Amino acid sequence: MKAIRVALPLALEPLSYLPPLGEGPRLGARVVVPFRKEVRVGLVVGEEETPHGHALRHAIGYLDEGPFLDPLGVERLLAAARFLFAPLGQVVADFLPFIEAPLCHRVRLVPGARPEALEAPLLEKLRDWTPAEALAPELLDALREGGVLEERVAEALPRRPRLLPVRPPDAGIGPKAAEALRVLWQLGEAESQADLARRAGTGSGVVRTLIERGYVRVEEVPAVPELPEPHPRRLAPLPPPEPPSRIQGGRFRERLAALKGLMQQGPLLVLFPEGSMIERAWPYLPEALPFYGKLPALLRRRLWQTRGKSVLGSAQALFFPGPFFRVVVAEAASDAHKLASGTRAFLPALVEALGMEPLYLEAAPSAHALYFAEGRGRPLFFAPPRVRGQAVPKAKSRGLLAGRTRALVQQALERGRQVLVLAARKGYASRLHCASCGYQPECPNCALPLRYYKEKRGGELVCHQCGHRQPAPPVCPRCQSELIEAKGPGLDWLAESLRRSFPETPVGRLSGGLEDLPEPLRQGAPGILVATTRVLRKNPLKNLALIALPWVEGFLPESDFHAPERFFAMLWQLRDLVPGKNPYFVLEAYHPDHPAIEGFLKGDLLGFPESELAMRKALSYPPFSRMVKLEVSHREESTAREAAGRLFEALAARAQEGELLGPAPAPIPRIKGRYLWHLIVKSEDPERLFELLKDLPPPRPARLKLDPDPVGFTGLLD
DNA sequence: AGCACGCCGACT
DNA sequence: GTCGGCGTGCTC
Repeated sequence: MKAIRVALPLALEPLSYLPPLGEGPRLGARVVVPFRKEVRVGLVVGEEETPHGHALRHAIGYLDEGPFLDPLGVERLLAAARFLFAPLGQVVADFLPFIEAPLCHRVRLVPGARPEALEAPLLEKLRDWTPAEALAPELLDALREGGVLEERVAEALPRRPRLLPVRPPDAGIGPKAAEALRVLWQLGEAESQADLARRAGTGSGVVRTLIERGYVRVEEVPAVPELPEPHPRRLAPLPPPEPPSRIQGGRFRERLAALKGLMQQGPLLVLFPEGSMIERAWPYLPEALPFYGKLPALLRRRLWQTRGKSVLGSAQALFFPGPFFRVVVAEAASDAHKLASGTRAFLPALVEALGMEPLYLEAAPSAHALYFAEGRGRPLFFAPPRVRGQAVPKAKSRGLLAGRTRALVQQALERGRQVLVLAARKGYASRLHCASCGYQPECPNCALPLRYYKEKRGGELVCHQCGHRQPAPPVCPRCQSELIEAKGPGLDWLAESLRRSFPETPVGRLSGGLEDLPEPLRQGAPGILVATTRVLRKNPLKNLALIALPWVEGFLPESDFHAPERFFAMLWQLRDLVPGKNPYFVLEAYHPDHPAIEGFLKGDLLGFPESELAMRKALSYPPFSRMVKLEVSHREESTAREAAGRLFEALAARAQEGELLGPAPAPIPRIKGRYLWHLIVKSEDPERLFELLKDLPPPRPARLKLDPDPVGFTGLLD
């Protein structure tokens, strides 16, 4: 007898079940299984021979006739779990959360069964098919284990009521009801009582009367969500002479035109870092399907059945059943490709590891694309758009904005144009600092300076890591000095300063979670918008003339070796923010000769990414090697340190020179009350990494977390 | 992951 | 004496 291996969307390896009664294995199908006294939806990822170490339970039923995930998809799922050092279920939870559906689950007793645990009324009821919700889960499970239960499952479709007219108006009803009924006859149907009442301009009581007296019938119909209509925009396809290895440079529309040309040769799977980019691209490519987390899960399951169309998707589309002509990774330098949930991977690296040989589509080349696309065909390279701007050296002692910057802002406003000031931080300031004794308020749970929000209730300190809040002290709590001051200008501080400098001008603010946009700014009137990088997703400025970055280093934290190329890519995306506008840039930096700044201002797209790649080669950083970060954490500092030490010993016994780095306290040594220590395992050969990390002893009592594509770790390397 | 179990310290 | 925090083990 065959058993099936079922991956549930939980951080677990697949579990074994017997196939549903009377069925065989169906690889790739969704299956409903009993799991801890309840039922869950999983994915069949393999089969095996029984007997097994312990008694297996039967799966309850399949949700799909054919495979939900094709055999290639299943194979890639397994490969992904291996690449990510994650349990297979974790990968299912992260990439395929929409396999879980509301269920229509009915049960009845096997004819003739008379289990003693059941009281007479229930026994009687269960002779016929009964909704499973009518029984307590424990009881259901006991009956299931007793072998006296038959079960049927199917995906439940949400239903909505539909109102249909039955009889024409007659003398039996009043004038208002007659009018409402006439409206319904005219419409043919209505969505609900309230809907009909609204359309007929009556109260809903009138409608209820119509139903009660049998003039109107209510029935339930399946409510199927539909894709909203795109508002198509004209875009002439640009057929590339041959499928290129990367499409870079130029304007957003030029890159999309090349994509459209490719789409005419065959369906593409395009993986974007964020939903907002999908929403921006779709109108130009309405022949493709969008597929991302914002769409209802039911709609995603329906779209999943589509074949032969191009897909504009997020990471959730990674396993979309093909075949596709090409797979495309958009904006590989974006940190939004870093998956936030359990698996924590960098999507472009995963796509490469799965052997999908993607085509890269980027405003500015990323080191990653330069490395991986090498030798796969000629790049399609658009001329970079012309860049205007200057770098301004930032003096430590000076104010928030250089005089130069203020003068340029003034000029732009005088010409009736709009200004974007890009803030590196949200809130008022990155920290408070006592000029007298050097004290800085830190989060009590995390080893991090608290962010300062000035506007909130007379000043508030907030931890961006754990959410801790406390009032801001008016004087230094350590030395009582009044010299406690803000450092590291954030969005609110910049806005405050600009409002003082330009009192007549509307100043708006935009960040994740804050949208304060004066109406004139929306209308295109002269004004200033202070924004975080959020503006790349949603830009309200139509009349943009100047982009100022008053603190470039705020975008370049040293612990993150991806930061410079991300910053470089961001500059090019800012350059392309408003179609048809060529804004002037002022870049204020302590190091205005930073190669990313110089390359950008010279209009050189390739030089900086190439130098980044050379630097990574010299340091043997990714993509020239693979690194896995091991994070050991515990509430007690010494316990965490000792556990990290033991883990190091265990690894050192296997590792060779240069393969193991650490242990070192994490760049943020304490988060949410837990002390964190990092180790890095590094190798040019992914198989070697797998060997090193196989069957690691758990560092009890500390917790271990693996990050398959670490970003911040420099502290370990010096 | 989520849940039960068992251990130890803190209090009505 | 019991409540509840946390560490540990298990899920077919």
